[in-house]
Formats: sequence, structure tokens, C-alpha cells
Amino acid sequence: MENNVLSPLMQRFISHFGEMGSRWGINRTVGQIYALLYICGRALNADEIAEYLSFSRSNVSMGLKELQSWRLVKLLHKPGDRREYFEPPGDIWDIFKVLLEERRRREIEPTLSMLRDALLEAPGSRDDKEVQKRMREMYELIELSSSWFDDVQRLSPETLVSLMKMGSKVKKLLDVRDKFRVGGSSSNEKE
Amino acid sequence: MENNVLSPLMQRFISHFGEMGSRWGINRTVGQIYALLYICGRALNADEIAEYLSFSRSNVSMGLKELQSWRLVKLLHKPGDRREYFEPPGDIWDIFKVLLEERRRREIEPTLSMLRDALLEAPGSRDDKEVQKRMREMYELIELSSSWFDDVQRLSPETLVSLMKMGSKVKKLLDVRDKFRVGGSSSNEKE
DNA sequence: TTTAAATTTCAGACATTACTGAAATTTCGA
DNA sequence: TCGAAATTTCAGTAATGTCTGAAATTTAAA
Repeated sequence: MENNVLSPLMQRFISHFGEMGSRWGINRTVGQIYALLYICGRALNADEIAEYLSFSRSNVSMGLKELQSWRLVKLLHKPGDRREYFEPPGDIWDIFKVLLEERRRREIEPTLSMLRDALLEAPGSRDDKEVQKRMREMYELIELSSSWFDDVQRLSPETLVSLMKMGSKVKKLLDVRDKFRVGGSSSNEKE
Repeated sequence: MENNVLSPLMQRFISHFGEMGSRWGINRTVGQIYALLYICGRALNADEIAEYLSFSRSNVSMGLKELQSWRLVKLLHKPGDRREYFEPPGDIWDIFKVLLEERRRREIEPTLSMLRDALLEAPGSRDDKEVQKRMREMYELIELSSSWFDDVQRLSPETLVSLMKMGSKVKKLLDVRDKFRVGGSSSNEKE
């Protein structure tokens, strides 16, 4: 960075990520640290981060730990330098995938397992039968979209881009397929 | 609900949604209110909600307002009753779609527009050129997935289920298509 | 209108989360 | 092994967010 100072453009980017942090389930500090690492294009050590963002050194330490738990930063070392340097994954698609994956793990997985447990129990009353019915509906939807994410995540970025650019036109593809494969076994049917 | 009391099964469901609330960007109250409405299968008024959950009446009022801003509850009236009743959309797919749509609006849209603005500006330095390159990369990915969500959201639940059950097998479909349409214009190519 | 029920607002109490500086611990070259 | 640099931990404080009860406002039946 020129003169060791952030340009106004960088500042805006960083502040924005700080402000959005709370909506994304991370705190301001973490958001800003990540934005800084993403935008500045080289690995930084904790002191540099603290300096650029005017955070205490310990705050940076905690923020970096959090980012590591999200697998959003890579740790690296420079020869002849004891300090740890941090940088985000180079490919934005990696970032995207990691983000979705981690969110699934933190936001969805616990609910799935709560529902699984609740559905295993024998209903205690007529009401509970209804309750379980609703829980099952929810469970099936979440389970379906969750494992779909798993699958899609394994596609290459190129394939994903193709798929996304098709948008709702995928429907046609499905229709065509169904036309040709009448009565055949299908990944599209239950069990 | 039997005896006007929540069964242990319901309690667990409701508590879970309360605890998860913070991870989902809503507060405990809102999470519990929604869980109660979802699970109990009939429209409730604010007093009933306050009673079941032991929240103050005003807290319920705020929570319901928040849920309305998320479009997660429908407001309805019973004949001969002045009070307002609330219930969630009947179809879980509606809930799912609304949730994704609202999250996009709150969590993604502001960032897209920040990036759009930042990219319109003339770079102030050599560094800023690099910065804008990274911003553009991010912008394009978000824009792509965002408009893809738009498209997919318009598909019927049935089509969506088909699509999801295919999982990563969509790739084959794309490959087959490419094989048959060599050189043809494609929604899959840039511009 | 009037009036009472229903709902909303809001200031302040309470609870949770974020941040700092100092001290403790870890790391690694000498 | 020692010691200085780097990092982490943590208690205390600052800042945010949540919840309540009382008061204000809105609503609709009479």
C-alpha cells in the first residue's frame, strides 16, 4: 500500500464489511480484518493489521482466530521472519464455497439434528402427532437442500457458472430429459 | 393445544429456535414466536403468544412487527374478534423462498450496491486499479449468484425438488446439451 | 362521537457482546 | 537452555442489543 496508508476506496470497502458484519453473524472487527486482507492483495501480519485498522493487538488476535475457525484465511510464514502472515484464499470461488459450507454447518446442521432427535421420539399425544408432521416437513426440506448444496459444491467453478447462467432455463433441460426417459429409473424419483 | 399448555416436544422446538436466533440474525424472542406459530398449526393472537412464551405483551408486539418485515407471518382476522391473528405461510416452500429472498435483500444487496458505486469511480492510483480488479471479481460472483437465485426462485416447488434431487448429476445434463448444440447460441456463454 | 379494547411506542433496566491493556504463555533463534 | 519477540488469555470496561411496564395511540363497536 502506498505510504503505508489505506486509500479512500479501500477505506470504504473495509468500513462496509465492518458494518455488514453483524448481519452476517460476525463482528465488526472480523469483518474489517477480512475486508482488509481481501482487498490489499498480499499477506499481512497481525501488527500490520492492527496498525491499518487501529485495533488493539489482542483484538486482531481474536479476530484472526475467528477467521481461521471459518477457514477464511490461510496462515503462512515468510523466510527469516518469525511472525505469522495471513491471507485469504486466492480464488473467490473458494471463499464462496467455504462460506456456504461453514454457514450450513453453523446455521443448519444443529437444527437438522434437533429435528432428527425430536422425530425419533414417540408422540406423547394427538397434538404431538401433528407437531411431528410439521417437523418432518421441515426436516425433509432442509435435508434435501442441504445435501443438494453438498453435491453442487463439488462441481467445478466453470460448471457452476454455466448452471447459474442458465437460471430458470434448467427447467427445459429437465423437461427434455423426462421426455426421453419415460418410465426409466430416475434420480428424480423418491428412493 | 391441550390444556392450553405446550408439550415438551413443542417446548424443545421453540427453545431451539430461540437459541439459534442469534446465528440467524434475529433475536431470541422473534425466533421463539416464529417457532410457536409454525409448530402449533393455527393462527394465534398476540396475547396468546405472550401467554405461551411468558413474554411481555410489548415484546411480542415488536417481535411480530419484525416477523412482518420479514414477510414470515400472515395477518388475519376472525369474525367477531377485534384482535389480530398471525400465522406463518402454509407451505414450507413459501417460507423457504421468502427467507432466501429477504436474506438476499438484507445481506447481499447492500454490498452489491456499495461495489457498484466503488467500481464507477476512477481509480485514484496504481493500487486502486488492483483494488478495483478484486472488487469487480467479487461483484461479478455475487451478481451472478444473486440473479440466479431470482431465477430459481420462480420455479415451482416440484421442479426445484427435481433439480435438487439430481444434485451434481446436472453436470451430465449440461454436457449432453453442449454435445448437441455445438456452436449454437447459448445462455451459457458470456454476453 | 364516545369509549374501552387492542396495539404500539419508548425510556430505562437488564443482559450480552465487543474491545482493551496488562500479564501469561508460546515460539524460536542464539 | 536462555531470552527476546510474538502471540494469546483474561479481567475489567465500553458499547450494543434486548426486554419490560407505563403511557400514548389506534381501532372499531356501540
